[in-house]
Amino acid sequence: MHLNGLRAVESVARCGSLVKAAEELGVSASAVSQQLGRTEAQLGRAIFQRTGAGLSLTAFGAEFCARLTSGFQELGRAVALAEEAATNVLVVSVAPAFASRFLVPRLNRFNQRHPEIKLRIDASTGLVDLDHSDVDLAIRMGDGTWPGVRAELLLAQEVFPVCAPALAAKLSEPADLAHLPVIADESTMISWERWFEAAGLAKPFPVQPAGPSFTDPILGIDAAVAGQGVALAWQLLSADALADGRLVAPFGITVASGLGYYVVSSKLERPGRKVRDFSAWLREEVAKTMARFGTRAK
Amino acid sequence: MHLNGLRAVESVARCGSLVKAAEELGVSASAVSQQLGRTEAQLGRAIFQRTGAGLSLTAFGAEFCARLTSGFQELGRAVALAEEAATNVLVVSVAPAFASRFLVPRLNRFNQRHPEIKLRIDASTGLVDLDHSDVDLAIRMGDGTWPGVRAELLLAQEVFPVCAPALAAKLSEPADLAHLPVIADESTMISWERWFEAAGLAKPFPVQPAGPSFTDPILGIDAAVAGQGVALAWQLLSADALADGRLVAPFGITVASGLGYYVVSSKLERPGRKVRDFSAWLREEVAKTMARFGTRAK
DNA sequence: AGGCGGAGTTTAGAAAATCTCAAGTCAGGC
DNA sequence: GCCTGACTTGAGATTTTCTAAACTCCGCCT
Repeated sequence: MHLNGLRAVESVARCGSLVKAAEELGVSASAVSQQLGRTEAQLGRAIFQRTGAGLSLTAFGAEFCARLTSGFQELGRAVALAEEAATNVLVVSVAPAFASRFLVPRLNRFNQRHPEIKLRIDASTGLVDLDHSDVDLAIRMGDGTWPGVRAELLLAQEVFPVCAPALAAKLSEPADLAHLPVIADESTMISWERWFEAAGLAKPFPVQPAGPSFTDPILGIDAAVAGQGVALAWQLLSADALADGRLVAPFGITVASGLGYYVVSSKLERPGRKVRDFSAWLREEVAKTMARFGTRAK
Repeated sequence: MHLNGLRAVESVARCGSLVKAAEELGVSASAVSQQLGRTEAQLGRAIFQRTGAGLSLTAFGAEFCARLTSGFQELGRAVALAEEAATNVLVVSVAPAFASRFLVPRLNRFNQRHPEIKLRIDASTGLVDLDHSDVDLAIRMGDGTWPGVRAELLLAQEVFPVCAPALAAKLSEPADLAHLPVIADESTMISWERWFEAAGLAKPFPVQPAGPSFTDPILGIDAAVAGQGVALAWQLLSADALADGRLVAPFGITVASGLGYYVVSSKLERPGRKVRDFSAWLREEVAKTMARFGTRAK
């Protein structure tokens, strides 16, 4: 079916005249006339009556066009939705751990500041292709050397041991870690080795007994909160637990992991206002969190 | 907006794959891919995710396409309606008088015989342009010499005086008409003159007192039924009134008017089955009516 | 490893649809 | 009777859209 022909018919029916419809469609009256003719021929039925002084709908045409109008309105709504979404919906891709432990608890403040921006959090472990998806922004951990994207450092990742307050009583110096379960995080490139080194401990530090290990950073921190051992925590993911006392950070020795949280966006297009607004807010939240966290943890 | 692009998007979303959609649309996969790209660019938002092994809808795309599907379904229904109408609806244009006095009382028999054909009676006094309207068939009175149309004689028009039974008692021979009101029909080319001539009356026959005159043949016959005078009746329009005795036709002298009822259709296209069915039925009804009428009126 | 095949994309050229402009028709109004 | 407004028609130009073929990417199979 001739969609453009149908649109021409609909427009003429609604505008009441070929000339007005041509104006609405932004083409010449001749073009519209030809569209009409073709559509009627294809349909095998007259839609308009030629009355010498203008066009008028046939009885059949009136019913037909009523449906056309309804159909095109629906399409119009779909496109309007898309356009509204393109300007007012911000899709952010983040790792589930970051979403649940940092982003989500702070979202209500973002909504208060930017009520016009509807946020969609796409929490997935995979790395989305920013150029070929509807994701506007991603927050990712890494070394910032991803190819083909714009990556801006949000926070340099530092790590440090954390544990439940009850467990902390048994720790007065780093070497005491040898007597407590140490929780390992298999999923990241950050290992205890570097922290042992920064704390001035012997190179192959004997961790006995070996604690549990997890593939998700959240689980490691949860285990620490539950008193199952000492975990190597990341600042942002453990900030809230440290703030309300569920965790404590003994020793005060932190070590840079060499990695960081990055705000990642497509290189192909300049970031829109909504992306810039979100980035700015996010940086503020990180700064606020780090300020509070600094006084408690260091 | 790119209607064809939207259709491509909708089809891909529904079919789940570019290749299947291309098949549905009857074009190459390449064409569909380009449509998708153009539409997404125009919308400024990704609708599909490129997952290496195929396309999948983004969260936004799913909502968008749901609306598209609904819109296109509405358009599809409109077109389906049109196509059904093109095959099963028969639009007949007739004069109001003929419609009310002959056609409508007999329509139930047509519906019984052809329940699949939906009849639309367009009762208008103007002559419709069969080539440029949705009228399939017209029934018109005249001399059959209309240009550019196919006109088939349905019945040669004959005229004769009619009046209410009470009035008929005062009429034993044509000359008695001089003493009764004679009803004139201004709208037709048929005048009393020819009947007076056929009845063998003097050329300028003195009609005294002059009866009422009307511009619609129905009104003349109605006036005759009401006993207001003698009208010059047409066979088909007065047939039912003669059949049930509301009118009688004194003298039995009829005269050919030189005009006739014609079934008129467009010359441009061969009449479809529905047109032929209706024509055949109409001829039968006319024949039946004339047979009955003949026994009573002549 | 390496080759194969499915799925989607890209490119360039070809084909088709659509547009514009100009001329033509037709009816109603001054 | 001529003019004007509204639509149609026709021819050529333009734009869009399509096809075909090469290309990329990824998973799968040997």
